[in-house]
Formats: sequence, structure tokens, C-alpha cells
Amino acid sequence: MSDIKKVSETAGVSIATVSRTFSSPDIVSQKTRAKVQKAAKELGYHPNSLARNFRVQRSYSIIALVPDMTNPFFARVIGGLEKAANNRGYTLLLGNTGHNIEIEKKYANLAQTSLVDGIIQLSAHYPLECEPSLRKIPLVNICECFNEPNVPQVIFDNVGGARAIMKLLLEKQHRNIGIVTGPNESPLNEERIKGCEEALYEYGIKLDPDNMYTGDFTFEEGYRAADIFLKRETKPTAIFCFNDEMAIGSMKRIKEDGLRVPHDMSVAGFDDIHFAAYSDPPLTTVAQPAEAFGEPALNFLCDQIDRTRDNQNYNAPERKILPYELVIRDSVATCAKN
Amino acid sequence: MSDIKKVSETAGVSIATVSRTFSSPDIVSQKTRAKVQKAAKELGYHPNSLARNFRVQRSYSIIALVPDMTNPFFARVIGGLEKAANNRGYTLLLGNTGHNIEIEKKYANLAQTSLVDGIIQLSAHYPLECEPSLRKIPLVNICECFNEPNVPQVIFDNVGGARAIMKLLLEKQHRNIGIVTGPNESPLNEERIKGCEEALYEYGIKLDPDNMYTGDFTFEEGYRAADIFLKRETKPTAIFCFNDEMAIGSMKRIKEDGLRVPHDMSVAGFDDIHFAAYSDPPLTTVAQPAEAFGEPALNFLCDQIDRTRDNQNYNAPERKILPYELVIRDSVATCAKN
DNA sequence: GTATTAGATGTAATCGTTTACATTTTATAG
DNA sequence: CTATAAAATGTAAACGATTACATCTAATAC
Repeated sequence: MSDIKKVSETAGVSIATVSRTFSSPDIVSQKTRAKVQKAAKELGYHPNSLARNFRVQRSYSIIALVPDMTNPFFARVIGGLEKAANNRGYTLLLGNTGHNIEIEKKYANLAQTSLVDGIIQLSAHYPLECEPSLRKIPLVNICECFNEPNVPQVIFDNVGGARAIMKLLLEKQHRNIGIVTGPNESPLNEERIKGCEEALYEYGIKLDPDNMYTGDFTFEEGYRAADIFLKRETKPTAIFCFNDEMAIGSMKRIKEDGLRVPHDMSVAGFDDIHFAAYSDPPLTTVAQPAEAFGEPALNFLCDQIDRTRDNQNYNAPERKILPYELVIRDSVATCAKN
Repeated sequence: MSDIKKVSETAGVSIATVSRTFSSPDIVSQKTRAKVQKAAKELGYHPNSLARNFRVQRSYSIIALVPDMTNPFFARVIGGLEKAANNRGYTLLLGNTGHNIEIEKKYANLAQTSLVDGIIQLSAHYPLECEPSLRKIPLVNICECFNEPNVPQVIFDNVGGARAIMKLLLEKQHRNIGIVTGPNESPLNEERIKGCEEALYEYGIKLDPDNMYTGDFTFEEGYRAADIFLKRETKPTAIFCFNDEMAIGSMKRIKEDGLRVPHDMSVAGFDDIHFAAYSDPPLTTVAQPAEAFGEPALNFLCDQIDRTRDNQNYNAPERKILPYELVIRDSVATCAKN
């Protein structure tokens, strides 16, 4: 590989000029710029980013800590992040943590060794092991959020979404609704439960813990939840799953009993994954604007990165809430029993 | 941020010793190592990877150029790549190209600026724009491959997989089989077509172009293909789609006509995405060992990286073929017509 | 014409490590 | 105990760019 020096020699200018024609072309004259570019082309020269990043002490890359890339929802979120990152001249690294806290630390460590300029955490816990006092690494939390001062969040309106779809079920006369939640710990889960409560409250109904099954967002758990509900003396007339995968799993189980969705039992999901339009029947669900996390997340993160470099003290923590959208397809019908 | 010098001062050793306790701890004595680690901890020191990578002239990261991360099959491939990369101390960057050749070039350019040590290309064309003579960048091609000398490939046994599932259909007495292919240009597509031909040949049947529909691997195109086949005077008794998404799209369309899968029409897919077990009916398909691409891909790539650094001339190009596996579920039945 | 200024280029220090080589310390053999 | 080898540590030169500052050139004003 040829370096800046070789180019400067064959172009007959100083290395500073070569550097400038690549990093701030506007301040070098037309004529010299042409000379340098010609020489660079001849020699097959490309500025060495390793050297550049080292010199300016930033990597122009950020990492997203994603619990499960295989999850279609996260895949969409990542798409949005990537686009937003590229718009700002950052490259996006992905850390697939598999919910494993050790792997997550390993990735977060890239920030401490200056390999990435900031972190976007998609799970609900603080990813760095260092003391709070040393927490100087730009970080934003999206999707599922922990509550830590100074960490900006961009979250989805989970309570609104859950409330809306629950109200839809209630409007369709369902009164015995099975709810398949995610794992207990997650705030996201609590918010969706809160949304359910609010909707039920409007109809004068209390949330019945017996009607709740704690799943884990997989097909398999949706299947299992339906299995349990179906074995009850008084089956629910509708099942609301906290994500689409579980809803599809539930439908599979329901259909195995010869029951029809939605005529015999309604099913609602959450997320609106691509597949939701192709399940049988197509799933009624609430759409999260997965791609929309990108822009605000990068706004927050770039702000922090710039502030950190300028040694400014941080502003008040910020938070952006993304709106939901109800997607009505064919898996919910008016309750037959009433 | 504290640097190596500060640590060396507070530990009372030279910077070389500090460097060594982090990069090759075995060659520094127990006692000094402890001193250094203590000092580092006190100061919150983490070695600056930017500096390190610059010094050793490698980034320990590689990039995978993936056409569509949202595609569940690629998501699995990426998972396997990531694991293999991590095992070798590399971090995996992802470039989501969206089939866009400009974006792809942009990502590939990271290699020319030394930001990544190598490239794993998941599509069937050469990603670098430089002259063949300058092609010194470690590169391996997986999944869908172009044929370029000196670029190792790891591919899936597409002809074997297609032949096997086609033979299954033929064994079940199907003689009029609709085939939904991917876009024409791709080698992968040609291979699967070849597999179909081979199976048909064994039964003395010629591949009939009229029974082929050129799709694009989306649900929507599968749906459209089935729509066309269903409108024929003599409908096929089975449809074989070159991926699961299209198969699921086909099933949706077939069921809309009140036809049952597989009793009235059989459907077979390709890939065995997670969803294939949860479609209605569960899909008979051929499993590609998506995660298995990772290991051989990284073997090839690391070989190249090391050879390039040692200035060795390249070996003969290599190629690894991954075996298929038939996954028999409920979407294929014996042909009713015969 | 000269004085003044803006624009273009050059010089050289610097970023934080690694590592070849030199030196010192420690262990082993006699 | 000394001689020798091995192990541990130190010294200092890289790696390839950026950039503050100095210098030179060209443009403008008078």
C-alpha cells in the first residue's frame, strides 16, 4: 500500500497538502488538487483510516447492542439505525448479545477501548461495568429501556398500543381475554400490562392474573400459552399476545383443536412483523415504527459524542416517544358468545 | 482518559511493560503484572484500540456485505459468521447493502482504507471497483457466488437440495409441478433449476418453461405465482418455491381459493426459516445449514489475511460445499389426481 | 509603485501504542 | 563463589495521518 508520503512525492507537494485534498478539499487550490488526485490514482492510494481515526481520536463508528438479530423486529430497528448512522457519516457495528450479559460487556468494552464512539443499547439494562462516576461513554437506550439518569431514551408508546388493541377486543364484546405477556422483568412488558389495565378499567373490568400467561416472545411460548388457555373450563374468547410470533404460535395451537380464528377465538398480536400479513388468518396487531428509532437515537447519540469531545457537561436527559398504529386484519372478530 | 504513560508512571515501570501486561501478559512477571494491573484499575485505564490497531496495521474486524438483513435466512448466516469471527478475535461489521451496488461499494471501501481486514460477500458479484491487478484485499464469497479466480467460496449444495425435494414430489406421484424460481441472474437460481432438471430427468420428464414462474424471493411474488398457476386450465398439483417466503405466499393464495394444502395442492419450500414450522400447514422444505457458513468462511478469510500480511502469493482458490437436509412436514401429500 | 491581507502551501509536532534491540535481573550449573 | 543462560524490563523508533503555526504567493487597495 502506498502512503501519503509517496503521493506527496510523486505529486510534488507536501504531505499536508495531500492530507488536505482528501479531508478538506475546499482549502486547496484547483490546480494542486488535480495534481494530487492524479498521483493518488496512479499509486492506488486510499487514505488509511486506521491512522486517521487514531490521529483524530475517534472511530466514526458506533455499536448497537441487540439481544437477538434474528428477531424480525430488531432487524427492522437495525435497518433504521444503519440508515441514520450512515447519514451522519458513522458506520454501525452490531453486537449480537443473545441476551448474554457477558457478551454484551465484551461489546460494550469496544467503547472503552475507543474502538467505537458510542453505544446504542436495545435492552433494559446498563451495559457498562464501570463505576457510575466514570460513565463518560456516549450511550442511548432504545426499544426496551432501563431508567438511569443521563441516558436518553427513545421508546415506543407501549401503553398506548396495548390499550388500543385491548379496547378493540373489548369493543368487539370480548370480556374473557387471555393475555400472553413477555418476561416479567422488562419495563416494556410492564407498560403493555399497564395499557391492558387502562383499557379494561374503562370497561369496569379488573385485570385477572389468572388470564395472564408469562411467555418469552417465541413462537413456542405462544403455542404453549394457547394450549393452557384451551384446556380451561371457561376458555377465553380472545387472546392478546405481546408480540406477533407468540400470536402466530397461539393460532397454530388453536387451529389444532379444530377451532377457527377468528370465528371461534380471536387473536391479536403486537409489532406487525412482515410475516403478520401472511399468517393464516392475517394478524390484527399494532405496528411499531421500528425503523423510526434510528433518527432520534442518532440525534441523541451524536449530541452526546459532540458534547463529550467538547468537554461540556451533559444536558438534562431526554426521551422521545414513538407513536403506535393499529393494523386491523382478520384475526379478530366480534365475540360469538354474546 | 488516562494513557499508557500515566499507568507506567504510577506503576513505576516502563510503558513497554505496561503494553506487555495487556497484550502478552505471559512474558511479564507475576509481580510487575500485579502492579500494573492495580495502577490501571486505579486510573480506569483501557488500552486504546485505535492506537493499537494503527500500530499493528490491522483492525481485527471484517465486514459482511449482506443484501438484506431483514431476510431471516441471512440473519442466521450472520449469526454463524459472528460466532466464527469472535472465536478468532475478530469483530464482525455488517453492511446492509439492500442490493444497491453503490452502498455496497461504500462498504467495501472500508477495506481499502484499512478499516476492515477483509470482506465476506454474500451476493454474486465482485464488490470492489479497483483493477484486477490491485485486488489484494482478502475476500471470500458465500451463499450466492460469482465465479472469479482467487476468490474462495463457501456454497450450499443447491442442486442437491433442489433435486431431493423435487424427487420427493415426483415420488408422491406429482407430474405437473409448478416451479417458482428466484431472479434469473443468480447462480443460486441456476443451480436449483439444474437440480429440478436432474430429478425430472430421472423420471423421464423434461423441464417445461411454462411451469416456471420467475419470482424474487418475497411473500408477494409467491402469492402472485400461485395466482397465475391457479388460473390455468390444468393447474399444477404441486408448487415448489425456491424459498420459504414464496412458499408461504403461495399457500396463502391457494387457501384463498378454498383449496387445501396439501390435499388439493402440495407446496414445498427451500431454506427452512424459523417460520416454516409455524405456517399453516407446516412447510416441507430443505434446510440450509445457514449458521454453518461461518466457520469455513472465516477459515478462508483468515488464511487470506495472514497470507497477505506475510506477502505470500495466494494458493489455489478454494471452495466448500455445505450439505442440505430434507425437512418433511405437512405441506406435501401424495397427488390426489392419480 | 508599496502596504496589507487573504489564500495556499509547507514544516514539524503529535496522537498511544507495539516491538526490535539493548540492558538488567534472576536462575542454574559448575 | 563465578560464569552462563534465560527471563524480565527498559529505550526509542516506528506506524500514517492531522493540524497549529510559519511561510510564501497572489490579490487588492491605496
